[in-house]
Amino acid sequence: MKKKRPTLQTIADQVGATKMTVSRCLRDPETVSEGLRERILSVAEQVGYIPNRAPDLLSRATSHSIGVLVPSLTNQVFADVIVGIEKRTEPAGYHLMLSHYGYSPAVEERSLASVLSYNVDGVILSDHHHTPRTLRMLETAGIPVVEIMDTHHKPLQQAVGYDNVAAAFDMVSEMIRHGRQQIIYLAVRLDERTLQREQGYRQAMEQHGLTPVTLHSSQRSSYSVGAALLEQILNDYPHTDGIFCTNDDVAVGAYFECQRRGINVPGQMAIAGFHGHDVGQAMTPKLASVITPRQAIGEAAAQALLARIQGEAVADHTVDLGYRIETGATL
Amino acid sequence: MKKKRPTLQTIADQVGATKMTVSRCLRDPETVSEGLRERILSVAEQVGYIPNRAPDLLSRATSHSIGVLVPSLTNQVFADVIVGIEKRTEPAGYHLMLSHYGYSPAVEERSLASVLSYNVDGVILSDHHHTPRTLRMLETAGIPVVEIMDTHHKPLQQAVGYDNVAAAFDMVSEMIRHGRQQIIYLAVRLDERTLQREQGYRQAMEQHGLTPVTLHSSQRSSYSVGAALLEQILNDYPHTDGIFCTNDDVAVGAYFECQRRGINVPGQMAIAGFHGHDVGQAMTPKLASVITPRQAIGEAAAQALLARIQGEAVADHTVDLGYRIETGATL
DNA sequence: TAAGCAATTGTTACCGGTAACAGTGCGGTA
DNA sequence: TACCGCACTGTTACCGGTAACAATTGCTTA
Repeated sequence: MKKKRPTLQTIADQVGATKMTVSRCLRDPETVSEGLRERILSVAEQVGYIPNRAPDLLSRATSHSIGVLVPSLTNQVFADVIVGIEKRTEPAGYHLMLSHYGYSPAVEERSLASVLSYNVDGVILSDHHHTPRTLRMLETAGIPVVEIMDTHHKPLQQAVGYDNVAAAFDMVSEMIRHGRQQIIYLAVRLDERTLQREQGYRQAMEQHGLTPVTLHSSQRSSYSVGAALLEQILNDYPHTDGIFCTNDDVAVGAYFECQRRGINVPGQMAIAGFHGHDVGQAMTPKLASVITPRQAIGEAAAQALLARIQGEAVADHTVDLGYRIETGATL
Repeated sequence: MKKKRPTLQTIADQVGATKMTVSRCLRDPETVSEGLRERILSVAEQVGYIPNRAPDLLSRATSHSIGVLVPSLTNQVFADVIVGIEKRTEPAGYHLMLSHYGYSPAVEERSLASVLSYNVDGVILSDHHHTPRTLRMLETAGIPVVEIMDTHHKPLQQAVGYDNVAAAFDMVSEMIRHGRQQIIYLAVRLDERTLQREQGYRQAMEQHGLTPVTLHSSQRSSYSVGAALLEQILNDYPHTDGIFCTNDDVAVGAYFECQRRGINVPGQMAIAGFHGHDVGQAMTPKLASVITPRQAIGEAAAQALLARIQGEAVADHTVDLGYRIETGATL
């Protein structure tokens, strides 16, 4: 009924050779006599032969693919990281198996199992908190692992990122230097990075004898959450003169709300975000933000992973790519 | 040296059974006697057995994975589509093999070959223009294909999306209804959808006896491109009273530039975007935009693909999920 | 002229699950 | 007692490419 997808044997039958010869011809044409080579290549073209990685995957347990687990694909931060990863893997002939786990370690575990079942040659992880089973799977899989985004923990094998605690500390210190006293931290979704930034925020505040206050929203980050949190601040903490937001979405949302209410930024209210996304950097006033090297992180992580897949010894266990404080015009 | 990842045989050896029995036990524990079952499951747990899809992939040429080709991962439109796709595939136990091709048919061809080499069970494509080799590969692969985003072309097998021409026509008509006469279309990167929207724009303009003008930027879409194009308009077409942007990034960027220059929106300049992204909908004034059902498209596409993978006959060849005109406060 | 060698092609086995089929052992029934 | 059937477990073969080795051919060289 439905005709099968052509294999090497299909081609071999048509040219009167064995699949071994065809295999050789497609991989290294020089090793096959000219006449045969031409016939093989033309038949291959004609039947529309598509390479098949399955046997490779089975016999050598190598897939030429790497697994990438990110908490969210709609989060622009990770979209940028992925672009960076691909920039390195694509030229090397490696394919990405992407999975996202919605910030949940349990889902991460499932995603990892799924990715490993395809015999990926290496894995890039985006969080540092893993379930015991996740750790066990990584161990038995025996493949290189690189963790990204955070350099504050001891990595499983290797980490590439920046220091969230230090970045938050620096940004809040900068706000204080600009004369702000009542700075509130706006947190959404309690993932690791949000908590680390809070830690940096607290350190900076306490160092200057100021009282840290954190406002949470359990919702996922969005402009409207930023607006809602700002409203809450105006009601509950009317003396606030600055907000440090866990990301730019919240910061921009809060800024929009200030605009609507005629609150002068930065005159009455300083606003700082995190990651330096396009919106914040394109609007006027330009948003103060911590500029993180997302794409560079992806590139460095992929490069390190590929090196280890290819058996190179790797010296540095943690690569810190730093960050930059953009003071913009909202401090 | 490096110990191998455990297989069914590893477990079988330890409990004194054959791998066949272990295989059965893991898939359907009821079919194995209680004592053996307990031992197998405990050993499997202890050695950290990870399922291996490679043999399946080889012997049944099925991978329980589907290929998804999108032009860009950083484009929020496709991020949303992917979320929709996964909403359906994840519960069905299918894994996504994502690839992006940067709006280039040649890269799409390479990406497709790569994805097909992993024996994906179906493919979701995001564009309608394919290279001849791409078409051939799809044919010889013999797997279900669903094309998304556009319903204006005849699909290879099946399409899910909305009508870009009609959407653009409706939005521009709405702008004209609001009294705009000198409306310019702002296009970036000449992909299919940009061109289709231009077509709808032209139709609306011509129907009202107005002269269509398109401004291109070859750069990839961004806020700053929107700002730059607005500047160009002010210089070259000073009587312009409205702009229809091929997406919200450009529209918001243009809005920011208006703000900077003290141009009243919509008083002096009406602005409309496309896709209804968060920024535009969160800011004040709310951006006029065509709200497209991205996530629903992903879901419907995945559902249709899975149905066909599972051998169901599919009646409708094109599913149009429509769009909504949000007039916002910038017309 | 026979050994020797390079160039080319063929043969076999393997990777790890599982379908299909083949035992094996036990209890129940005629 | 003999036969049947059920519950459980084992055996074999297969998927498609390729490493490792074997075989064949034709030509050169001592």
